[in-house]
Parts: sequence; C-alpha cells; structure tokens
Amino acid sequence: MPDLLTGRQKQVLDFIRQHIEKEGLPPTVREIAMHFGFASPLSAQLHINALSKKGFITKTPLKTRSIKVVGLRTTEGRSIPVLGTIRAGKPIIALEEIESHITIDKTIFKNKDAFALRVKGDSMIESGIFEGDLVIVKPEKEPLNGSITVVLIDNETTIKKFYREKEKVRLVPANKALKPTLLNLQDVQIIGKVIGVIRKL
Amino acid sequence: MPDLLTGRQKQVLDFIRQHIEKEGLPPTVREIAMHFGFASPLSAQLHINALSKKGFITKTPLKTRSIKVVGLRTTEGRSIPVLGTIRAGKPIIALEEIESHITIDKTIFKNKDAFALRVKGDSMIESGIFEGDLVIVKPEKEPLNGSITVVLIDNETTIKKFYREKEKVRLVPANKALKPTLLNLQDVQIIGKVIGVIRKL
DNA sequence: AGTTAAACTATACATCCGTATAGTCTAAAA
DNA sequence: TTTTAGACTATACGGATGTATAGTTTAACT
Repeated sequence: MPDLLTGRQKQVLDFIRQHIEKEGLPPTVREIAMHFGFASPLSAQLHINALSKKGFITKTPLKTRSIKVVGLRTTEGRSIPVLGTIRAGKPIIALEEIESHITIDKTIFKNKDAFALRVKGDSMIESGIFEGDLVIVKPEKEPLNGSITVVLIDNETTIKKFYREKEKVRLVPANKALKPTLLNLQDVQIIGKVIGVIRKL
Repeated sequence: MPDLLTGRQKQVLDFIRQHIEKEGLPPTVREIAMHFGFASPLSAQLHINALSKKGFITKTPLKTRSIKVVGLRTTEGRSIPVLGTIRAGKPIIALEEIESHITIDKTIFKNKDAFALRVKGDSMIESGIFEGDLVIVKPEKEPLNGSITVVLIDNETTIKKFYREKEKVRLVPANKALKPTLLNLQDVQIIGKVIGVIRKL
C-alpha cells in the first residue's frame, strides 16, 4: 500500500511537477513558498521533507534545485522511431525507414526495443485498430496464439491475429469482410507483437 | 554562418550538456569551475557569457542553475494528469482526483490543458474506444456536432457522440446495443472533446 | 479533556550562488 | 612593437538558498 498524500502535499507535488514542465527546472524552496503564499520557507520545506519521506520525490541535501519527482524526467518518456515501411531482411529497424520519432510513456510501454508503425488498411477494425493509428510494436519472433502481430509477407506489412498450426501460420483479421489466410511458416516474417495503439482524432 | 567556439568553450559546453544528461540538472558556475580546476568562478562565468553571446546556451540572470543548452532535447513529451473521476462543479481537473500522470507526445497531442481519462463501459466500441483505454480529452464547452465528447451526467462521466439540438443534447453511442439519449442542456455538463486514444494491450 | 498530527509563522544562520573589480599571462594580429 | 583577445587568478559583495529553532493554530482521534 503506497503512502498517501495529504491534500496540501499533493498540491505541492503537483506544483513541483508543473514547474519542471514549464521552466525546465525544479523550483527552490522559496519559490514553492512564494507560490502558495507561505510567509516562511519552512512551510515549503516541511512538505518537501514529507514528500521525500513518502518516496514521491528525491533530493540531494544542501544542493539547490535538486528536487527530482520520482518517475518523472528521468523515467518519463521514451523516444521510439516511427517506421514508414518495413523491408524483408535482417535489420527490422532500418535507419532509412525511420519517418520520425515519438515520445511514449515509459511506464505504459515498457519495452525498450519497441517501435511504432502507422496502420494501413482496415484488417483489424473489430479490435479497435483503425487506418491511420499508430501501433506500438514489440519485436518478437514467437508470439503467442491469438496475439495481434505484425508480419511481413512479400515485402508488405500486415497486422493480424496470429495462430501457429504446425508448420503453417494462420492469420486472422478482425474484420468480417476479410477472410483468414493460411500460409507456410517460411513465407512469412514475423516482426513482432502489437503492445499498444495510439490514435489521434 | 554560426559563431565558432574556441576549444575551451566547446569543452565547457560539453560538460554542461553532460551534466544535464547525467544529473538531470545544469551545473552551477562553481561546479563548472571545480570540474575544470579553475581557482576562480569567474573563469567559468566568462565561458558561460561567451557561450550565451554566441547563442549556444541561454540563461536567466541571477537564477541558480538556469543554463539551458539550445537545441538540446528538453522534452518532446508532455506530462498530463490521469483523472480517476470527474465531479460536478467548477474545477474540471480537481487535484484530488489525479490518479497519476502520463507522458504523451507533444507533437501529436498539442493541447496544453488536455488530460487523460480511463474509459469505463463499452459505449464507443464501434469507434474503436474500448473499456480500459485512456482517452486524451481537450476541455471544451461547445464541441462540434458529431465529435466524440466527454459529458458529465449525475456525477458520472460518459463518452458519446455529441449533437446539439436547440436546447437539447443528443448523445449517440457507437454501439448498436445501446440507444441514443436526448437530454436537456442544463442536465449535462460538457467536459471536453476526445482528441486521442491510447490503448495498452 | 487530553493528545497527536498537519499546516503554518517568525526569525535566523551559514553557506552557496551569480556577479563584479582588478590584475596576470600568453599568443596571435596590426 | 604595440595592441588585442582568450584564458585565468585573487578576492569580495549582496542576495539567494537550504536548513534550523521555537512557537501558533486548527482539526481529528483516544
């Protein structure tokens, strides 16, 4: 059970977080006090001590602006590449194919080697994956049956539900208008498993 | 043509950059001096002034640790709050209701006041919004007809397609199993428009 | 009623920090 | 040869900063 914050402590923590966001630097003790209208810097200091004791922030004694919000800034976002296309062959993430980079939340998408891929087609609409969405892909060679995977067939990427059947692979779309396909294992290159979806409306 | 740096200035700039990377904070004047073995803090200060004049760094006068390296990735991610519940009344983002914070890509979700909300229920499955998804909400009081909005009815949040009809509001789910509802304008509190969806699989 | 804890005021201290003044040394440019 | 500029030393000032001591107020719990 995590230590709970009092209302005021939550406010202070949020101000610190906001200050780092906006100014790019954590506030000083007095800047916190000033923001809340405290007459004494100790008022802010006590909240800092409490937040530190409860593990929400860390700080280096005697060092100015040394407050760090746990889980922020260092552990915050991760930059992953957005791939335009994926070509057959060895290096999955070919530098030439990197369209851009996006920042995703480390705590939500933990995989370090993940990358993003823009969805083409509507093979997965019943699983809530639409054309234009970004899927977060975790490279994986042997996905579990039923998981949504990215596979490469004849230099084209498709997203389907994956079922291994002996030396064959069944690829099932989540779209009643489309039919499952059964392919030989050596004819498909398994890229990875879809671990997330990001859609901009 | 950019101003060129002297050897020493480049060393100082490198140290500043490295310090930000490693410690998460820019160094103080004296920390720079100490690293290079300077006996006087002015030695470091002069380099800082030169780097600032040449446009490689910026700083706020009289403010401790305020050096910023120009062009260094500050954060392409933005931290937004994830709300547990939304209560009727004035402040949409009640501090007490912040469950956690997530980092989203600034370039994708540009709105500064956005927040995230975890989806409960299956009223929007046909629009690819499932239970457990995080929706990114941009606060807005008068959404366009047809846009996916978050509204508050009797202290409960729901996500529906929004249609304004005179003094009434039609809320249309994207789920054939559910029926549209027609409500008086004063009985609903419009929270905002859904601008994005994040799903973890 | 007594105790505890959170929240805050008032004041103070030693150190840290950005900045300033004055001057030294060295090497390249005029 | 004189000048100029980069790099640095020695010392110091005023304000900012983290921290400390002592005490007040308010609400919650025993």
